[in-house]
Order: sequence, then structure tokens, then C-alpha cells
Amino acid sequence: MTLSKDLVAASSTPLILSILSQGESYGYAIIQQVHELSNGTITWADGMLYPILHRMEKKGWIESFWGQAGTGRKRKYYRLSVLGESELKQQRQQWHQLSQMISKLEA
Amino acid sequence: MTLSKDLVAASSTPLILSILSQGESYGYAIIQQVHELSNGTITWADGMLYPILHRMEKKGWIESFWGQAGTGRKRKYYRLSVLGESELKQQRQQWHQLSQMISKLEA
DNA sequence: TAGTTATACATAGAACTACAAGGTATTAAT
DNA sequence: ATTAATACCTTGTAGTTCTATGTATAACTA
Repeated sequence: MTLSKDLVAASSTPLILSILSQGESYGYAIIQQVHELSNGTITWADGMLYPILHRMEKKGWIESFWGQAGTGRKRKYYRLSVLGESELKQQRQQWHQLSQMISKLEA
Repeated sequence: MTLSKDLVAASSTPLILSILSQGESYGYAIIQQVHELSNGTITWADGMLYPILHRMEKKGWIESFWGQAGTGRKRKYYRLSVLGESELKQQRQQWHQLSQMISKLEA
């Protein structure tokens, strides 16, 4: 399944917010989580994700901090901010409403 | 509720396809139908809808023909094409998948 | 130990595009 | 007569996205 460009754009933010609502994570892992959650149907390019993360941080929805993996490799972790929590709530609501509208129109 | 730009873009096409799947309609009426279906929360500008309809026609998802309202006013009606039907099916599936992913992540 | 793959992050800017604003025209209402 | 509602259309720009490219380390493998 290749998602339409619009749908990718519209879903990436709520998906990232949702993932981070379950605990902090980092770019590379988020890509894998989305891949798994979608049963392999969604594969994000890393060059697409990082700008999104930066934008979301700029908006104050997520916060970053550098961490160390067990291996010694550096990672930039992200966690949901308070603002991000309420944003997630709103976006979930919007998704829900639109889903319902589309469902309602199924003959 | 003001939907995010991304979400408006992602939802407009499946919504229009869904509406037309229930029978032919025309631009002005589609705007009102969306307004009603959303309980007044979604108000599309006409200048935003017409280009979308043109694009969708270009892609072969919908077909247009000029008609006459009872009043004598001219209207450009749109109906779903065969291609549009399968496109709708796909887009519904995608919406469904993403909705499920987001739901699944609700703690 | 050299080469390859996987992990991990970053950004410039080409390429795209949405849609506000502005335009035309007819019918209905006041 | 005027205004509101109905009905459609397009240009230009202001904005955005994400591809392509770059850097670097760790782990594996032949």
C-alpha cells in the first residue's frame, strides 16, 4: 500500500505524537516502529522524518535531549511535551471525526 | 474545530469521492453537504473546492456534465467514474488503516 | 582487516501546491 | 432597486515538503 502524499503528511504528525505518548523514542526507532505498526506497509525515509521532528519541536509539541545507547552510539531522544499532549488529543479527535464522516458515507 | 491544513488536504478527496458515490452532485451542493455532515464544523471555500474537482476530473476519478436546475440556473454536475470507485475503495482502506494505527496507540 | 551493512542524525533547496483573493453571472428576496 | 444567495472559474504567491546528499560510528562478514 502506497499512501497518498496528503495522507502521509496528515498522518505523520499524529502518529509521531502517539508513539511518543507511549514513552520517549528517537528518530531511527520511530521509523521502525511505524514500519512494524503498519505491518510493513509504511516505510518512512529518514530524510523525511527528521525535518518533521524539527518542526514539531519548534512548535513546542516535543522536546529533545541527547542520550547514549548501550552501544555507546549517540541518540537524540524525543519526548512529548504538555503542549504536545493536548495537540495529540485534538488531532485524534479530528481524525476520529473525519473517519466517522467517511464511514457514514459508505452506502 | 479547525482542521489542520494537512488533514483538510487529505480528507477532501475521499470525502468528495464518498459524496459522489451516493449520487451525482455539483460544487455548491458538495460544500453544503460537507458542512451538514460535519455538523457545521467544516466550511469549505468554493475557491478551494473547484480546483480540487478539476484535478480529480483530470485524474479520471470523476466525470462532469452541464445540467439545468429546476430554476433554470446552470450547474456542473459530477459523477463518480469506474476509476473513481476503485480509488475511493483504496483511500477508504488507507484511512481505515491509519485510524486503526492511531487508535492502537491510545494508551 | 578490509569492505559492507546497519545505525543515527542533519540540511539545502528544487519542486511542488494549496487556496485566498478577485472575477463573472443568474435568480430570489426585500 | 438592492442585496443576498446561488453557481462557477482562475491566477499568483506564499508557503511547504522531502529528495538528494552528506557525515559518522558500530557491527558484521568474508
